[in-house]
Amino acid sequence: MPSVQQDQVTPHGVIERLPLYLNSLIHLRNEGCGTVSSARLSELTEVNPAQIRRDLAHFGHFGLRGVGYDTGKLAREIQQIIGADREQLVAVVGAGHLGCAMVQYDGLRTHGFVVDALFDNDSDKIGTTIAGIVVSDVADIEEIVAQRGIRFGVLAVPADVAQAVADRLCAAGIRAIINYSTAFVVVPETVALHNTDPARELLHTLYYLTKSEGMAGAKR
Amino acid sequence: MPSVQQDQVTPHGVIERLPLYLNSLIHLRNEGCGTVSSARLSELTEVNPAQIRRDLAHFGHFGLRGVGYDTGKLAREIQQIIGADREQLVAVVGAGHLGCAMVQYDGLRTHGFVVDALFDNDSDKIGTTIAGIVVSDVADIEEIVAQRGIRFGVLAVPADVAQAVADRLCAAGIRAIINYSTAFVVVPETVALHNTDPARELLHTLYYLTKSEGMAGAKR
DNA sequence: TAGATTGTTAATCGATTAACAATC
DNA sequence: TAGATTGTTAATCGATTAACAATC
Repeated sequence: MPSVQQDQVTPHGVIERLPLYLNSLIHLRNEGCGTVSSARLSELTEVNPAQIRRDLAHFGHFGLRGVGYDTGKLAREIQQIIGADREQLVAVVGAGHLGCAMVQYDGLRTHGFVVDALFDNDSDKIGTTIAGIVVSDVADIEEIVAQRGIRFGVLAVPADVAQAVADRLCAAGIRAIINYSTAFVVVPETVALHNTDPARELLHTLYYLTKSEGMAGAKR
Repeated sequence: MPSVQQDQVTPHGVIERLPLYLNSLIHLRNEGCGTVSSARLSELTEVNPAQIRRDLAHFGHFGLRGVGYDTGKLAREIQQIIGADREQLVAVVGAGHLGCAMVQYDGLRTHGFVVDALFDNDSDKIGTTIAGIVVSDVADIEEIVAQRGIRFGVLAVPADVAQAVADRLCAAGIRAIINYSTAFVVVPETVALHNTDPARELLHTLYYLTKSEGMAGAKR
């Protein structure tokens, strides 16, 4: 069947910028700012105004010529495009500092992510409550994740157990995994894996720092 | 002197991929793998092999035709390009769960980042030791950061104090700030600011999840 | 209406890829 | 030497931007 899979493939870069716009729009809306122009949004996001308009045009006509965009309305539109217009259940594995930080993080709640389960293998932690969530045994991952229909998993465990935990999450039918460990994790193609290494961001920034300092010493 | 400032501006995308290569190279080296081809590196990083070779060509000739790249040697080369070939001091502000997670995170140490100072405003925490680091008073940020020549700052504080802390770090002469709070922080142009919102990564992944599920149900 | 800002086109720019000669 | 893989070219592809007509 040669039917169109999706009216044009939406460029990857556009998808990466949508959450950026959304953040600014929510920020503006909360500040009581009802409308915003692409020029103003450009200042906040450091994305070219023409590109913002072009990105949004991929999905429809959300602005009003001569006026701009309604912050609340556009925020909701973007949320709908992303799928962030309803609650998304998240399971965090690892009740160490990172895991606890994720559970308490207010930025997740803002975007509809609800940490619904927290797992650990430490019997001292299992059964205790952290930020309103009871810590469950990692042995129960399959059961709990499948039962509650949790779709997002966050790996906040030591590198040496990351793969084993990932396997369990996948077996339980999880759809996406955010890996905060330094381990190389392999998952089936049906599961989206996102590795987020804090060091990578520091290294990235370091390059520009090194370059600018190297040039400061040079003649030009 | 009409010397080359830097032979062409190195594309941003190249810089983003260097840490990715570096991670894989260190991984391979630690596994006892002495050489690697661009084809193999492509499997690990999901970057096209031709692009890997092209990216590296921006900085020199690191491979051996018919053989591949020496993992250890190339890792060191990339570290030198980035500036990660020597220790980089980091100050973490906020000794909550996230701050503690950063201090303990082994991925930073791997890349030469050394958390050298940890600040908090809680008098109960000030003076205590976390993972070998004494918690200092946020009031002493300027003094300590300037004195030790710390160049990287990590904001692991609540959103409402993020800007105030950032101002202090900038006043102390910090060169780069990684912002983990949900606050919109403004810094002078001389300081590199990197916002890392965990929600953004989740939202990004959510889009593809939503799309694939929407298509599974739809006729086309 | 006059001013402002979107949606969209057309031009530019840069990144990606395939292919292959160079060479280990 | 034969096989393998780099470094690099040339072609493609896609993203970015400037500009402007449409229109609120």
